[in-house]
Amino acid sequence: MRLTNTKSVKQGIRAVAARAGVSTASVSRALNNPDAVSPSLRARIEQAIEALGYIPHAPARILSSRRSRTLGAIVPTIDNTMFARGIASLQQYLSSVGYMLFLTTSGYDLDVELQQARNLISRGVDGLVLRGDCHHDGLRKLLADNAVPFINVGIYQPDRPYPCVGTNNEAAAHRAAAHVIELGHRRIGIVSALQRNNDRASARVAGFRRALAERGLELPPQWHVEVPYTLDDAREAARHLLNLKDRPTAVVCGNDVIAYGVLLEAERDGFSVPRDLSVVGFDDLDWSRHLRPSLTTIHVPTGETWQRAGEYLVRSLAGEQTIMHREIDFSLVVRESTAPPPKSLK
Amino acid sequence: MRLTNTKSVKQGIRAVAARAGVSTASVSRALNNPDAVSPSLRARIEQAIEALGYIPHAPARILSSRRSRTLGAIVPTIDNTMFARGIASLQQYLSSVGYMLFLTTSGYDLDVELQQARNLISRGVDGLVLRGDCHHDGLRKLLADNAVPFINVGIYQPDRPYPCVGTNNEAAAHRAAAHVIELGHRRIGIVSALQRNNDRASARVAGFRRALAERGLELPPQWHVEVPYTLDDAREAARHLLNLKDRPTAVVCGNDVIAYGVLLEAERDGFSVPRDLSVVGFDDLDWSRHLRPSLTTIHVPTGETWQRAGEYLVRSLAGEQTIMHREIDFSLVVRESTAPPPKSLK
DNA sequence: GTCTAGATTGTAACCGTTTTCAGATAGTGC
DNA sequence: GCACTATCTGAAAACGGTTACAATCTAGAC
Repeated sequence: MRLTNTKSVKQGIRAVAARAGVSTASVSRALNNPDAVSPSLRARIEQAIEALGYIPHAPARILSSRRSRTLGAIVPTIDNTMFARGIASLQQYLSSVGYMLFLTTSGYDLDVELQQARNLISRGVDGLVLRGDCHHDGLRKLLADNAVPFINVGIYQPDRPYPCVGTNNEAAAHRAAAHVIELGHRRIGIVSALQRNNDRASARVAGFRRALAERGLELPPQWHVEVPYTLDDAREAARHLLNLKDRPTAVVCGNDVIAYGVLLEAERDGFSVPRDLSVVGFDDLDWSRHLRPSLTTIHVPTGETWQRAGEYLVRSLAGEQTIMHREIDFSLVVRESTAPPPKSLK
Repeated sequence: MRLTNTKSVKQGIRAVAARAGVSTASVSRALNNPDAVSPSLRARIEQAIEALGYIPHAPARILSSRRSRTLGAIVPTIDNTMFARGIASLQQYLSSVGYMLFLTTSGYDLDVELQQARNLISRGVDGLVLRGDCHHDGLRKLLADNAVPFINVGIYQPDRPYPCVGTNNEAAAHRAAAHVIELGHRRIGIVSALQRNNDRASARVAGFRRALAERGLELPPQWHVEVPYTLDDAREAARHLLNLKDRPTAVVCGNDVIAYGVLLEAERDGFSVPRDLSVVGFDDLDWSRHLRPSLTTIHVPTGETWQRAGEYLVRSLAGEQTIMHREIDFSLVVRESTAPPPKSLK
C-alpha cells in the first residue's frame, strides 16, 4: 500500500493550495493564466509557491493537458558546425517562447531516425523538426497516425505536401558552379558529400551538374568524388583528384569542410590556390573567411533557417495559419579561393 | 464534461489490454519487465501492441513511476566543438543504456543556468550534468532540496564534496607552459579565455602562471590577455600582443580556437611560426593537426569525459556505488607550432 | 431592494501509466 | 490426492497536475 497522509500534503500543487488557503484549480490558474485570478489571490499563491519552493511537475502537466510545450528535433549529428549552429538557434528561439527542445541524433541512419521519432512522440513532443525530406517510409505513417506536426528543414521543396524551410540547394549549387564557369573555367570537378540518404547533398550535386550541362561542359566520372564526413576523408579524395593526369582547374565542393580538405591538400601538393586551382565551398562556416586563402563559398543562414522551423511549428500549434514552404535566401560570397584559370589550361 | 466512451478505449495501455484480453497491469509488466509475464501472455500482448501501433506515453509513465530515465545537461553553448563533442558522446552513451538527454544552454550566465536547472527538474530529470563547479548559490540549494543527483564535468577537484569528472586543467596548463620553457623560452605570453564564471579557464591560467613562477619567469601584465569566445576576438588580442615593442617569444593559449587566432595573426603580421614565435593550444580540436603549421596542444579526451559523467549518474541512479571524483588523463601533443626561441631573443 | 450578467473560485473527474496487494493457478513433496 | 509454495495475473489506488462545470460573489440596472 502506498503511504498517503491525508492530513498534510507534503508537496505538489495541493500543498501550495493548502498553504495559500485556496483550491488547486486556482493555483493552476495562477500559474497558467494569471489574469484569470484576482490580484490578491495571485499574490497569496505566489507567496506560497515561493515559501514552499514549489516546482511544477511537467510530466503531470503534460499528462493532464495533453500538451508539452516541447518540440523534438532529430539531426544526423550534433558534432557538425552547421547543425550545432542551427540547433543553438532553434533552442534559443524556443526558449524565448516558453518551449523546450528534445534533441536526438540519427547518425545519418533512417532506421535510427524512425526509432528516435517514436521515442520523441512517446515523450509527448508537440511537434518534430526533421532534417531534409529523406525519411523512412514508416516515419510518415507514424507522424500521420499520431497527428504530429513536423517540418523538414534545410531544403526547399514547394511542390511537396510537407512543410519545409530552407535554401534551395540545387539553385545555390548551380550558382556556385556558375561562378567558376563565369571566371572562365571549363574543367570543373565536384567533390560532394555522400548522396545516399542525404537529399541536401544530392540536390547540390544536381545543381552543380545542371550548371555544367547548361554550358555543355563535360563531367568525366573521375572528376566527381563523394566523401564521408571528416576532413581526413575530404583530404584523401582531394589528393586523388589533384593527382589525376588530367585534372580540373576548379573544384566545387558539397560543403565547406570538404573545401578545406581540398585547400589543404592543394597546398600540400604545391598547387597555389587560386592561381593553379579554384575552390568553391558551400555553407560559409566561420573558418572560411579566416582561412588563407579565404574561401569563396555559398552563404547559408543556418540560424535563421532553424529558427523559422521553430516558428512554423509554434505558430501551427497555436492554431495560426502559416506558410508551409519557406525559402531561405543564399548568397555567393566571393573570396580569395577563386580566380580565372591559368592561361595554359584554359 | 469530458467525453468518455466507456465501451471502447481508443488508445493507450487499456486498449492494448483489451485487445489482448489481459489487464493493464500485465501489459505494463510485459513492457517493463518481460520476464515477469508468461511467454504466451507476452506474445499476445506484443501482438496487440504491434497491431495497434501502441506507443507508451512517457509522461504518464514518469508520473506514475517517479523515474524518467532522462538526464539533463546544461552547457554554456552547444555551438563550440568541445561541447558538441562531449554532448554527442554523452548522448550516445545514454541512448545505449535506454536513457534520454535533455539539453539546455546557459550562455555562460549563472542565473540562466539556475533557471535551466529548475526547468529540467520540473521536467522530471533523474540527474543533472553540469559544466564545471562554478554555479549560482541557489543551484546547490535547489539540487539539495530536490535530491537531484548531479556531476560537474570538465574539471577535477578531488577535495570538493561534489562528484566531478574531468582533466586536471591546472596541471595540464602547467605541462603546456613547461613545454615551451623546456624549449628554452623565457618570454612567455598567455592568451586565455575569460576567467569570469569559468573555472576551467581560470584553472588553466593558474597552471600557466605556476609553471612560469616555478622557473622564476616574469609575466608582465601586458603579456596576459583575456579574450571572449570567437576567433575574431582571439585575432584581435593576438594582434595586440604581437605588436608590443617587447613581445613574447612564445604564447600559451587557453584553448585551441584562441591558438588559431594567434597563428592566423602571426602569419598575417609576417611572423613565422615556430621560428619567430611558438604557440601552444589546449583541447586538441580536429583542426589542430590539419593546420599549417600544425598546432602543439594539450589533448583532452572530451568524449570519454562526458561519457564517464553519464556513467556516473546512471550507476548512481541504479544504486551502485561509484567513484565520486574521476580524473581524465590529458597529454601534450607536440606538433609544428613550437620550437626553441630565436637565438637573438633568447 | 431585487435581478442579472460577469467575474472569481471551488469540486472533482480525468489524463495514461505503475505498482501494491490479493486472488488464481500450477507445480511439488509427502 | 492434499496441503503448501512459487508463479502469474488482475483490480484498483495512486502519481500531480488541468479543466468542465457548478457555485458563489460583485456590481450595476431597474
